[in-house]
Amino acid sequence: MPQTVESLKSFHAARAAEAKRLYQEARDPVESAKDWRAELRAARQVLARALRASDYFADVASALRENGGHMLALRHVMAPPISQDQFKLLCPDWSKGSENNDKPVAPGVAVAVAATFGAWRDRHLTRWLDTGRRPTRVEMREILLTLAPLIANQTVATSRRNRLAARQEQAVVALLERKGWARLPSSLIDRRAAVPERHFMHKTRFATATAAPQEVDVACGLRNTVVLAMECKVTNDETNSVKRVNDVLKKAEAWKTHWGSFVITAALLDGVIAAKDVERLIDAKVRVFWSHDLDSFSAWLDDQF
DNA sequence: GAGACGCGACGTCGTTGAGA
DNA sequence: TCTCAACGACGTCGCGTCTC
Repeated sequence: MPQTVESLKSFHAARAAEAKRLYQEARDPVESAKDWRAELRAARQVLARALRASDYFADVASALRENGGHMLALRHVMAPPISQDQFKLLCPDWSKGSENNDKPVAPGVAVAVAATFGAWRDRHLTRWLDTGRRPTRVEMREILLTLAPLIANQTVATSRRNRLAARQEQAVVALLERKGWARLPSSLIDRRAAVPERHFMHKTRFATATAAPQEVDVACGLRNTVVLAMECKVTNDETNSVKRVNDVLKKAEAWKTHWGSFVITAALLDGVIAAKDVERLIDAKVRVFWSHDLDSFSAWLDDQF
């Protein structure tokens, strides 16, 4: 690893370029299109199930009493489609847990949700409800073709967020376990020696002096009660790398204030990150590592003992 | 003056820990 | 045990400023 700040910046600029190249190479239009078609199919099924369970939206309360998961479809039938948090503002008794976990909605709440849905549903897309008839084939086709892409767009973005972050963090955990480090259950790190040498915690909380404890992705116990606080960051464009690096700097500052030399903050980076943002990390004395070069992280850890 | 850039504000979703 | 507010992660938008 280079020693001077300038050589370090140059070193990591090359790593950033490599990470960007790998990100671009990994993009595959054929596979992406295949995944998208699968998400669209799944979204159409979500809509179809909600339509059947609710007697084509005529009896939303009954559908929800059976399975709160139908809210995913119902929220997208509203004009405009609405998020879970926004729906809760309209209908405070409803909880998003019932949607996320496919749990039955209590009868009273189901009635309230149905009333909110009735007030906010897209009148054109659900026009059969106004005349008390069943939807025609054309109307069914219209609702599936119109709303499935909206639902699929959300689910694709959500699964991508979770998949990328999980993949990056799991790679670090796997590396540490291969090296014989012992994993500890997550708990608040609020005293020195809370993470013994060659032990680590995944997704745990790390005390700060001023603010509430801040979550750290991986905390590694080094020599002399020093803790390596590793933040894992995936970003897919340079606009966003500004924000992700700001996240790291904010935490690094909070930890440094509280722990001084007993904490080393590190950032494990992946994807598209502007070189200038990597430089900001280096200037703030945050150790920088790369997901495509975990060997460097491994070697750095070995050097600490 | 147009385009690039920087960045704050805000949105969505999943997870978690405190409290009922 | 369950609920839900709080929080973290990531993405997008729009506006002010800068640069050519």
